[in-house]
Amino acid sequence: MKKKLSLSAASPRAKAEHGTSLLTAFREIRELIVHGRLSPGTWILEAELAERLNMSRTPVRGAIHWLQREGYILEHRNVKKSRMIVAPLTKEDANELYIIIGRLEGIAGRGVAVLPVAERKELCAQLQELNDRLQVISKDRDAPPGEIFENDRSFHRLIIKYGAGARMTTLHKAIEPQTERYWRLYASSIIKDLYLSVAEHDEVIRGILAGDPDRVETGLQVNWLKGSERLGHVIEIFGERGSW
Amino acid sequence: MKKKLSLSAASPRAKAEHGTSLLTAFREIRELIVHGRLSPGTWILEAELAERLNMSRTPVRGAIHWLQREGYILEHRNVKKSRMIVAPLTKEDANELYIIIGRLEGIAGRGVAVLPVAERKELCAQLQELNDRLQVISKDRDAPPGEIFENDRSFHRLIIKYGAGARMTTLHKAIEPQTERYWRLYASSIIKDLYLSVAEHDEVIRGILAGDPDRVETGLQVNWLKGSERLGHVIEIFGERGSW
DNA sequence: TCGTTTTAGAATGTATTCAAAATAGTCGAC
DNA sequence: GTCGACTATTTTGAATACATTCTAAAACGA
Repeated sequence: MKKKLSLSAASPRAKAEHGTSLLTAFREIRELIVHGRLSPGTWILEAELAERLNMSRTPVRGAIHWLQREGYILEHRNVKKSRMIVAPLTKEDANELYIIIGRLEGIAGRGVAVLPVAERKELCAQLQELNDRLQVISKDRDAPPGEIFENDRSFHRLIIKYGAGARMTTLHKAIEPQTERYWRLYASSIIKDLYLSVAEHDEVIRGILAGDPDRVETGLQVNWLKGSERLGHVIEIFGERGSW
Repeated sequence: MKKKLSLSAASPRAKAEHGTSLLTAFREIRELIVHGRLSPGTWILEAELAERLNMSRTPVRGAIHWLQREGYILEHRNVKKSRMIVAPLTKEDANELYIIIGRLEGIAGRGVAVLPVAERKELCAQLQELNDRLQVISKDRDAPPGEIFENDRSFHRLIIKYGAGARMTTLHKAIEPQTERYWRLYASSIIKDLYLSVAEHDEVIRGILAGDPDRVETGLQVNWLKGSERLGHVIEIFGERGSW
């Protein structure tokens, strides 16, 4: 069915630079998953991906384990062998994911709330600018979904950058990107609720300016919780993807 | 310096069972790190570990990446190559770690607080039993530290088991074990404050029985926060390990 | 025709080999 | 004597080769 010989004959193996294959594989495969090119629930074949990415199984294998640890891939393990599948997208998982991120960012939120006033003002200026942009976009029916997502993401990443320590930053970088899968699948429907998120962001900014850790933490938790609820409605309507 | 030939000559390579090397490597190396056999800050050499564990570099390599993702190993990366070092133990890191776990367990705490009464009672009976045992141990000067740690751990893991979803459970399993490094290093000094933790656990149990999510979440957060503070004092006194 | 057993193929796990890059050490020039 | 460049060794990254196990299909028997 699949011509085995094509590999040695057709692909000269471009050899990117050396030392970049693992990272490349990780990014590429994650991209495939996020964009739905690898459907939720799909079985993952190392050899197939290796051929697709034009590299050997070794870095692909590493990337798969990495993606597994970050939640993009699940392990269906028998006694010794393990089959990997693309993690399904479910309402429960989305809810859990959003709650977790809300709590984590809440911690960073406490961090920024106790920064010196000067830094807080500087940060809030940037946050405000991002949120203003979101406000504008929210009134534009034809706004590109990608820009909205990146904008919202920047808002939250700024808070991490200013308020989180090394460990939190690492953890956040591992978990937060997973929201993109849900976002992309249900993007069009989420947009119309965008103004709600803008208001929640405003509350966070005010909390930071007031230097109130509890208010900031709560504000961020609420933002993600409400987001989870909005997303949940959409998933219920459209049905879950990845239970196939 | 290091005899290269010894590998093929001396080690018959026991070959555990096949398909178990990666997991074995992960566990063994983590054990080495947790028990301080690999000191914080030490450079990690794949070949050395492979020889030590009597396997090839391949599973060792996988295990190292895994441990890196879980925070036991850090990457000291130049442009392209990456040197791995055992993660140092610092006051700041401990604080961050404990706060994070507190927030995560808090979520699970909300979960158990809304379980049906029957399950809550069943759970609380088990929790109470564990905490009673801790209470007894806390009055025993010569109590084995290992038992205390395992007992405390069981308490928290029970809450996760009953109140957390799949994603939370995975995340908790990845993060919580890292507390053991701090615990082991400063165990003797922490024990004398154990009665405080027992009281905090009691508050959690009462919150669960009352079916009050906020109370349970706060209780767990406080337990970890106070633990972080207690640990911080000890670290300050003894000095940080791993800045060598 | 259905069930069981055996065998062939496919996919994962591990070892080994090969390549590239960084670091350390040495030699030479100023 | 010191600084810099070049070389050699060490170590990581990737590819390929090999072993094992799981799956599934086919054949044989009831």
